[in-house]
Amino acid sequence: MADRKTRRPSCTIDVVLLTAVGSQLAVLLCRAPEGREKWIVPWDAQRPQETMEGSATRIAKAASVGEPAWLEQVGAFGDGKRHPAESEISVAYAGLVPMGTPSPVGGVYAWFTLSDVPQLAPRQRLILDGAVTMIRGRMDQSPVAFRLLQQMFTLTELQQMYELLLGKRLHKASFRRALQAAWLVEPTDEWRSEGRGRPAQLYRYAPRKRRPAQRGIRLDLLSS
Amino acid sequence: MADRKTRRPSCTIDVVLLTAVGSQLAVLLCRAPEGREKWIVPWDAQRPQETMEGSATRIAKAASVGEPAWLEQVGAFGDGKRHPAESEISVAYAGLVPMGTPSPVGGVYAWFTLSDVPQLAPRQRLILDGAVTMIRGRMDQSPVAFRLLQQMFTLTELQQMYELLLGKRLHKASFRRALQAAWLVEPTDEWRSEGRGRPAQLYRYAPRKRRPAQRGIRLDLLSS
DNA sequence: TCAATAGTGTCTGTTAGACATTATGGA
DNA sequence: TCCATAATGTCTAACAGACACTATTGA
Repeated sequence: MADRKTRRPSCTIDVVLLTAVGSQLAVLLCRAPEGREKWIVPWDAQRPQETMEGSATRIAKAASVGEPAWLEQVGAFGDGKRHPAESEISVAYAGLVPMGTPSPVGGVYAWFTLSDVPQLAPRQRLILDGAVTMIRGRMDQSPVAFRLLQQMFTLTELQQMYELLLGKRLHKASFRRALQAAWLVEPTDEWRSEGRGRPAQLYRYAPRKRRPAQRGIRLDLLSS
Repeated sequence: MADRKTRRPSCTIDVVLLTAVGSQLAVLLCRAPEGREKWIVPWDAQRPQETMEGSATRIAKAASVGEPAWLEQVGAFGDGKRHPAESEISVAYAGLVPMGTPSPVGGVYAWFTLSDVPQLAPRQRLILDGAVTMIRGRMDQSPVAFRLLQQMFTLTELQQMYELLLGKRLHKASFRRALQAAWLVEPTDEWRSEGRGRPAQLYRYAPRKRRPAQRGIRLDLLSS
């Protein structure tokens, strides 16, 4: 947001950084130095010689949560909805940050769980909702759940992440069977003991090429 | 593309109109009056007081194929890739036109099957690929197949459309069972006789609310 | 009549979900 | 020891895919 004092940009890049906090998704917001709302989704104008994804990466890094583990464009937003930059349109990106990443210091940035998000400019509210919808919808095409976890994780943590994203409980044995069939993870020889109970083996994300065989067409999900 | 003579726009709206021709997808291109490529994806600058989707609808109508039966944003494209308008970015939309819609006359617009698409400006090539990928990926969330068919269709036509979009053969009995379970279509009392063979009953798209029950998580599709 | 296509019934191998059981640590 | 959690084996109902069959038209 370094260009806020320069002329009004025609297009901004807005970055919705998401992580998991407890059993909820959380978004990184930035304290607004001016304007009607107190918090904003981080944004900036695109710089010369910079790709849009490059801008998004830079904005994410400036939020001092490091480079996001995953980044993808959500789309273009505008249509007269108000934005902190008063730009005509905004190109929104969604980024994932592994849970447990140290919170940014200084109080300029802060994580808000989705149920606690303060009022935002209308366009940024749409952008946030669009980013969350996209993340939830991309789960079965991209390793979204894995990008929200640390590099090593227990299968219970992975299942809880899927439950968080899907918004429903999953069956443990079925989940693990599906995981085995999909060749997505490999066990490490480390274990983690969490309070009482048997320690859990740690796994890492290691997708393998598979036969493209799969059963069925799923028309179920279609009626929306 | 009425604004081509005005100042270079910072942002264009590009519209990828798709239909089915035989057993292939086809895209509507416009003859280019100038520039390196002979054909372009229809585009124009956004007009004042117009939403982006409004612009896309207008551009589609100008291509004289009527209002598309379905329209959705693909995303923003730019990143220095060349575009007929030399604009910084383009917001791309994908639209579906029912197959059998009379071809636009005059020779300015023409349908090209995906395997016969001529050379396009690099950004427009990316836009086209992105639109096709999005359509194929949205099949199970939007009634994409139905928007490519006339309002009334036979189940064989519907199955062929799914096969076209999925790029693989489907099993007839299973397809119909899945269709019945999904409550997506309802029979009309009309029949259509096509050459020899028993006439087929015509159906229409009529989604019904269903129980949210469905089996399984499909991690299969995940390994990319 | 034959050929061609529409539409349906039945069987079978696979698998999601349920349940039970074992394994292994902490209190 | 008891309890809590991890991990796995077994059973069953549901379903995808295969096959066969009937139905109905045109040639």
